[in-house]
Amino acid sequence: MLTGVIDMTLDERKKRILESIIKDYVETAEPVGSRAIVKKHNLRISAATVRNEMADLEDLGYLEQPHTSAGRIPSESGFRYYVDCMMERETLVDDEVELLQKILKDNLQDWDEVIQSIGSFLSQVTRYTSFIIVPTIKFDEFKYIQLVPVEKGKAMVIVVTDTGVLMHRRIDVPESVNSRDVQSINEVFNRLFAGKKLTELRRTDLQSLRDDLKKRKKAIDSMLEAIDNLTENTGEEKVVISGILNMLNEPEFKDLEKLKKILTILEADTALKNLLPEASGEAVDITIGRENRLDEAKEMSIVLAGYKVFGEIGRVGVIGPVRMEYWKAAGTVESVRTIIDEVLKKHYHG
Amino acid sequence: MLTGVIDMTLDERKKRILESIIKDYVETAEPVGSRAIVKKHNLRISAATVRNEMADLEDLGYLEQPHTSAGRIPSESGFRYYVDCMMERETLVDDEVELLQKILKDNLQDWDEVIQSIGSFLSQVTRYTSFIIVPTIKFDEFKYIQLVPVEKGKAMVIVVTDTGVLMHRRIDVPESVNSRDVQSINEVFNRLFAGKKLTELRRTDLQSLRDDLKKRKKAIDSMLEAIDNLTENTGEEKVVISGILNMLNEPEFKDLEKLKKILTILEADTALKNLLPEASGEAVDITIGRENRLDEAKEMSIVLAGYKVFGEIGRVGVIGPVRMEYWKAAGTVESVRTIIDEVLKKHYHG
DNA sequence: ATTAGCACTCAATGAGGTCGAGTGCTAACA
DNA sequence: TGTTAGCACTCGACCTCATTGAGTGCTAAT
Repeated sequence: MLTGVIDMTLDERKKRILESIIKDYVETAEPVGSRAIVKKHNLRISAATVRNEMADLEDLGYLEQPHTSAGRIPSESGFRYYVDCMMERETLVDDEVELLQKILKDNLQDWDEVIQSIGSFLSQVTRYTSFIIVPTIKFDEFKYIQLVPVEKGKAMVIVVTDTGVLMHRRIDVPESVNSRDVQSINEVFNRLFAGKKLTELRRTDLQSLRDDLKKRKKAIDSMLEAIDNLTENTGEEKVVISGILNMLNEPEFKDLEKLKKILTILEADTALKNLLPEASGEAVDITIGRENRLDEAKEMSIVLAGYKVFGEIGRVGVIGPVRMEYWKAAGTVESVRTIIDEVLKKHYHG
Repeated sequence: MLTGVIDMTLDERKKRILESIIKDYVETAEPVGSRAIVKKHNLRISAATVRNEMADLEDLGYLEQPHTSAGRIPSESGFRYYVDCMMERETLVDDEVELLQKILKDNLQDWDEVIQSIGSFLSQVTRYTSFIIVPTIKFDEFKYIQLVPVEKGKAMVIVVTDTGVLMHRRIDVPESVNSRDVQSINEVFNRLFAGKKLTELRRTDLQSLRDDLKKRKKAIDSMLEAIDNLTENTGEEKVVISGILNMLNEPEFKDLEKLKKILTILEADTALKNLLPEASGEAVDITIGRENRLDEAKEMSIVLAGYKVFGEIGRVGVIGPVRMEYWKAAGTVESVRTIIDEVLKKHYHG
């Protein structure tokens, strides 16, 4: 029976025992027995005492027993309690920080590379599967627009925004359009759009533009369509996943059916985006097992943080089994987020 | 005993039996017994006769027995014989062809999208894992070079080649460089490079260029470095893989260790490129089991064909278990290759 | 050459039996 | 009152052994 009063704060000994069980279980993936604990963590009490405490912890819902004659494993509430009330994050060591910073600096010219590198770094350090959601960068202004003829009847529209994003589309142009036409089209477009807000562009009186350049109507139409297309397409967040293989090492996913569920989620960008909680500012957010929205992910845990790019919030984190090294994962994700923010601020915001 | 003479060409009845065994085995993944065959494919002979023939086929090395009291399964030589001497490719039906063509047309503006779509189409139709290797396009000529200032001290170098490839790099420029400088730099670069072969560029007398524009030396150096960088980086073929999940459905990979091996290969671009045979012109190439170079892929089969882009050869195909529907895979890969070639020719070569 | 018949083989399946880690309870102890 | 030793009990893991049945190879008849 309980002591009558339900105490949210556990006494030190219970905490110590809960922690021991969590550490052992996370390491071995096996139920933990009373004797094993006393030995390994050399607590100065007997196994019988531990058993009593364990019974209490079970009543509180922090532990559970797979079957009568097995040891205890932490319940999801157990992990939750640990994460909320006891855990200390294990941030990256200096070497790792340096390594990451170096990786980033080496790839700074190419934004895609940066993301990839961070992802694979994160998954390597944590040994879980990492994900990075790159937010839609809602650029405000066109910086630069250019039509480049590529071959007969084909051209490429290049748009650069003030946030340094480059987009392109191939379009068809009438073969009659010559290089002088192209040049004047470019001039017109740049004069018209450069520095304009996206929202303004949408209201731009396209009609007048068409009238203005009736002769090259066809080419201009294509170009406008392409630009429209480009600006629409930025609606999609990009998802980068790394270290899926790490999943296979977790004993909880030796069951092919479970594995398939997980991989299915990871393969479908939309499902994953749906699963991940919103990044709420700075904090590292931890979602444990059944706390997850998707049924298919009820046996997974997610550790995630938000980072800022050009005013938008992106998400970065890891996903793994409920039996996760939360201390390491949370610390690493936090460090990585900080470093991303720093690097971005320094190199992309001027 | 054999008939004495070793005949490479099997008689009709043996062929029929071999084929039946292959079809059944591919479908069920279970050893096939003599009775089952007679029934299912209603051959007009008795099980005992089939048994005799099967014994012969085993002596020839085309069948093997997991253990005495099991049925037979095709050996790798068996599959090889079937593929070489008997198989008829099952090409895409019209609906599928149309679907693919539609998918391609919808995504034509973006080369990356095209590749992705083809990959996922291929893996969906075959139910195996598909791969596409996009070759290095060794562009010959610079079409267009542009330096676009993005924010203070930062700019973007954009290069378009005559093959319609767009590349970019972010670079640092001294803050003193103003928009007039940028314009004149652009003019110089375009005058100098446009239409130049890559090889020529490397020999271009950069010294004179520098002298010419001493004042903007810093910016120009950065730009040259970026361009150099870009042209070097094209050394990497791109690898796109799709439908990895299909692997999980194959009973031969229910063993986690095997699965891990395969996924490891698929995750490492270099390993995969190494594994895949060179695409030899037009033909569909089939590699069965131990014919593969990598030890880790001795239980896999690969069906692959080459396609041409701008004179370079790319590779497209599927990878799956030795127990593969070669007829379907080969036919599909062939169809897809043809369609890629057509679409590329029509839309990218002018 | 083909086939029916039959003895033989061997993986798969399931039923007992043993083992041991781990528990819960009770009674003794500080 | 909290802690501990002792002990009976539980139950999954593992081993063994017998049964089953699909499938074979061989032999003798057609």
